[in-house]
Amino acid sequence: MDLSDRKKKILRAVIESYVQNAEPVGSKAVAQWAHLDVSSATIRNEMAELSELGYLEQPHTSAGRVPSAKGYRLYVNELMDDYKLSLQETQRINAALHQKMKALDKVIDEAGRMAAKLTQYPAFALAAAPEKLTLRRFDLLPVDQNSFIAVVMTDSNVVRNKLFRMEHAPAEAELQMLGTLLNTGFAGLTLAQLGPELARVSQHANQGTYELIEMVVSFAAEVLDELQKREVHTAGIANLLEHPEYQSLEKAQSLMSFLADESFTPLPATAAPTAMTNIVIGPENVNEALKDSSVVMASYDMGGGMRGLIGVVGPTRMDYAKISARLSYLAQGLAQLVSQGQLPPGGEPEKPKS
Amino acid sequence: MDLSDRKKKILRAVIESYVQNAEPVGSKAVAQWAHLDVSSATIRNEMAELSELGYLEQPHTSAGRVPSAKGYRLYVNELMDDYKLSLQETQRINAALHQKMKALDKVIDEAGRMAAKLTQYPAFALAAAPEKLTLRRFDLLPVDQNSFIAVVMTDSNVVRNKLFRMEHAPAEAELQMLGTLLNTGFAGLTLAQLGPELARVSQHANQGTYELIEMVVSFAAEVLDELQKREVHTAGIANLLEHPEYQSLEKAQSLMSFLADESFTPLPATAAPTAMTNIVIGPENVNEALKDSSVVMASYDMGGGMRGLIGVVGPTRMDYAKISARLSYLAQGLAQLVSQGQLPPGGEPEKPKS
DNA sequence: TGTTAGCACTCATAGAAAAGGAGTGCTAAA
DNA sequence: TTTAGCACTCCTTTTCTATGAGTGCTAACA
Repeated sequence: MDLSDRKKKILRAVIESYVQNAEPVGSKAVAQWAHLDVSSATIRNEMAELSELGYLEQPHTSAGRVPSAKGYRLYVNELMDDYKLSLQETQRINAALHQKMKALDKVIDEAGRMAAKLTQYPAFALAAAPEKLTLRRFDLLPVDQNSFIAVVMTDSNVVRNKLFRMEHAPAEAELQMLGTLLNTGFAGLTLAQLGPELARVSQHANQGTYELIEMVVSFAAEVLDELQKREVHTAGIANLLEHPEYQSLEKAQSLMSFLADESFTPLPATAAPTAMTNIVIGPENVNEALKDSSVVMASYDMGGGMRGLIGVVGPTRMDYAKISARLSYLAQGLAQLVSQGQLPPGGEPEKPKS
Repeated sequence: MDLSDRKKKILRAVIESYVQNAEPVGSKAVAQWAHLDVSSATIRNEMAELSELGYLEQPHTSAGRVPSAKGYRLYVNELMDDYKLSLQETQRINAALHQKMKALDKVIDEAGRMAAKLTQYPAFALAAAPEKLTLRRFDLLPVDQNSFIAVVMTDSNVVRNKLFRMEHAPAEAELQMLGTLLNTGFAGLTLAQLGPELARVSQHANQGTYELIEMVVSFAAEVLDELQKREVHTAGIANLLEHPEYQSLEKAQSLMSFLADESFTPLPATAAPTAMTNIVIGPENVNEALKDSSVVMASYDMGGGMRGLIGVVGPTRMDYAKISARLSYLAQGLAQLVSQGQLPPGGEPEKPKS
């Protein structure tokens, strides 16, 4: 059964007022907020029904009403207007993208930081690597007599490098040979295939060569491992304290330490978030620590089969329209930046403060 | 004038009890803590004198005494025993070093995280680059038809790379030539010298070549710039809430947002922290936001003229002996790891939880 | 039948008042 | 110089008492 138009208007008014003021809203306040030409008594009756239907809740008798998770869900699904980003907002996001995204290596981390800054909520960012990540290419660069650099690239276009130090580093010619060996033997392999191949190589190659190969390959394995671990980066955890629902230490602390724990996962299976943005409200969260909070996420294509995910965590009383608009715009910008190496139009980069 | 032995013992007892319990300590408590065979009344008299001399403070009449910054300073300088790390502690630190320090690029960031974890306080980490950082070497690696990678190395052994995408990337041979151009023209230059040299090159080279060179050089400039900016990494900010002095939101929030602000600097001039560890107590801090907190820092040599700095921020009531011992051990481990590429002995790496 | 005004009732919150207690400073005796 | 005794201070905790916003219900009204 569907709610009457008036009930929807009232529910919406309750939510929007509550989002703004963080205080339970009474019948009188609703009467003013939504310009329904009825008295507060009428609204009281309607609100009582909305409570019975489970869309509103009372913290205690004789307090105003507060939206329930069910109420928020209806709002998000049906009632919410699209939030139109202002020119200022888009410019701000573009400027941040311009300024920050220098090294591609740091995209994920920076993306989280930017999300936190843009929303004033704690944010997280991670990248979901495709099941079977493989190595694309090795390069060994000479540095000096006792060190060289190995550069490893995966088929998802991630590049990592490491400096190796030793008594006597191989000369340039030898490095080139080693590089060829590595590229012919190990390019195209997944993490699981590296070990066996390494064992095979150990039988042909001489001691010294094998040791070098083993060093570089285990570095490559670490890179693949790290990428597949879907490490979650968090940023702006301190933002939590700015919002009144986390002014009570217990709430704040438990959520904070949950977020600060590197091993947290925002979703049970962050598998394939297909939708542009994804909103999980309060008790809809599977994770215990998030039951009183909501999560808004947006995903973006990183090319090479990788998908990036950014999201924020906040109180259930959250301006879902605004936050998801911002996140999804940011995600779009990231997608463009990462996959095409160029930025969305519009929005001059800010001059860095000198 | 020097304090009597008994006064020192009392001061020490007050500090150590206060560090443990976070509550003002009364004369009776001191009598029990330090096994002086005198009554509480005697101690009361001594404590009154210590208050007059400025080593102790009273939150209010009829509360116990609390150490003042001056008291802590005396304790740190003279009274404090060296804290002996337990085997467990050293093993834990070594294990963390083993596990985490895969890519050298992330040393600074990881160092901060480790410091936070080991001390349970918010930590920061930064690296002080030498005044005149220069580029040592460029390498350009082909990837596919529309992209290549530039690898840049500085004379402080930092290596960074970036993937460049374009319509038609240069072929391998052309890349090699470009690399030679870059290495002969720009290796050995400081950030300031890059611009002029680029201008000179622009006159000889043809359009296409120049554009590529300009792309890579500005990436190199970004790398140098980033390194010289002495970016501060923070970690474990949420740890603050675990300590009772930050249970009042105002304190916690102001310090947290101060720490979360990327631009904060732990010292006015982090110039050359010569001592192994450095302790700055409460009001000794120049920065307003740190007036009620203490900072413990340790520095380590990163090779190539760079110096790393790790530190933690906590309440003035802090176990200075323990914290500085841990930090300095960690700093030593980092120094060895970074400059020689090998780890301190002792301490098996923990198995990662699977 | 839906809407409105009126009114008693509930209950969280704020403030004032009172009780409790830890620790001090002082005095006088050992 | 040390100690016991004691009055005094002042923070903390608890209890009590307004205050007031908001509700639910009833009865009148369109």
